[in-house]
Amino acid sequence: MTQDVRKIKTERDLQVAFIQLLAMKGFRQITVADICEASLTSRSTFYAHYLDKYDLLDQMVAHYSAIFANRVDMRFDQIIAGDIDDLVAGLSADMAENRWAVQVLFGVHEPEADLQANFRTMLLKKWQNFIAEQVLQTDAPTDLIASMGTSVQMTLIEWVISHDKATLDGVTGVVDTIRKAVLLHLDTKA
Amino acid sequence: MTQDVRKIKTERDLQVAFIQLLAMKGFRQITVADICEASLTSRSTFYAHYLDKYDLLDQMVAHYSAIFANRVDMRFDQIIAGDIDDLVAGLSADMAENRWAVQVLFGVHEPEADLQANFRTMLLKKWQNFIAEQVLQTDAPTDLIASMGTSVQMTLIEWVISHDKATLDGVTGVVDTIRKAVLLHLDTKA
DNA sequence: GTTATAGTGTTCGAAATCCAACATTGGTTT
DNA sequence: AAACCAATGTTGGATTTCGAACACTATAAC
Repeated sequence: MTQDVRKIKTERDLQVAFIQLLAMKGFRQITVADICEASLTSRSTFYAHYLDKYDLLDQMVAHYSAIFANRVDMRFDQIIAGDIDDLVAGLSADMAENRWAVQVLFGVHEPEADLQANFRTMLLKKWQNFIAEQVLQTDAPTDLIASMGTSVQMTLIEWVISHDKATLDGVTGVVDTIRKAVLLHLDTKA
Repeated sequence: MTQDVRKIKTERDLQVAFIQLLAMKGFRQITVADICEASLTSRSTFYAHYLDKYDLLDQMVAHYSAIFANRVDMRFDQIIAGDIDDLVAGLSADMAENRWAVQVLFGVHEPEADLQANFRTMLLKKWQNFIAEQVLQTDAPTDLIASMGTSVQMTLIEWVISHDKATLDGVTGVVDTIRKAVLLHLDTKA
């Protein structure tokens, strides 16, 4: 069941090289040969693991999307409840390992593989469900509020992955203020 | 002639893992299994490349000693001539790739493998040859002067490999002053 | 239009690596 | 002393990777 370490190593090497190249040039400009050369892997081995460079991108985007999906519920509850300190600390910890890759992949926008869009879609669904569960007094457009909440969370995520853990002070206050403003028109009857 | 990339990769992986472990604990405490685990390599493969961990250490020390040997003549001439700026810049460039490994290996002192001692021995021989070629007026103990020159150079090297390139300003003046003092008693007739 | 050129994707025998076993050594515990 | 454990070094068959072809496509160059 557990696979051969050689497979783990080659996939790791190919993915690391791929991210390195993506940090230097656009996805379209990168060739399979580039990836193999940078990772000291033969092309025949590349094709034993992936259909093509699109498949490699797909799998990586799917991988990080899945990791994010596992955390979305927790993070969402935190921002609703106002645990901004915990939220920022948790996000930072989650991203610690994957920071570099996620940051680079956020710059890639292919029709069938867009990590940033995936994150945004997941958050938007959460907001829509959350609002649908409330019993509202307001006549404000709820889709607008959902979009606003999503944007705030995405901006926070992008901030965290592109800034050092040391420079996160002061973030909490800003986020909390905006969070309250977003939730302001969601007064419930209950 | 050119060897299979797989060999290059495994030796690189084993050596990187070895340096990582050496940065954490002593050479004696490190087992072959440790190195293999850290590098995702099987033990049988380790033994296909090295006789044992001592052999691995020997080969690495020999490797960096050889690199250093190729540069000793140039660096020696520079310090005699007083090209301290070029010397520091050149040393820094030489070490750029190997800084981490050399720095860690400088802390390992095994009877048959001691990189720091190798560097020192090479420099000392250079000084002794240099002094022997001079026609001296002085009655100062020349071996002492050779040892002093060697120590100054070793200290400079250790400074360069353990400090960032950005923090090298101010080094030149200090080294040049001491260099003149060391050479002071080597007045020649010619 | 044809001629290069660069990238894609495939194939197959050779080479390297893996894995799981094994015997052996040296030190510790009981 | 005996039993144990951790590490060493070795072996052989299974698996993976490599390297060097090959055919194919698309695009640019002449």
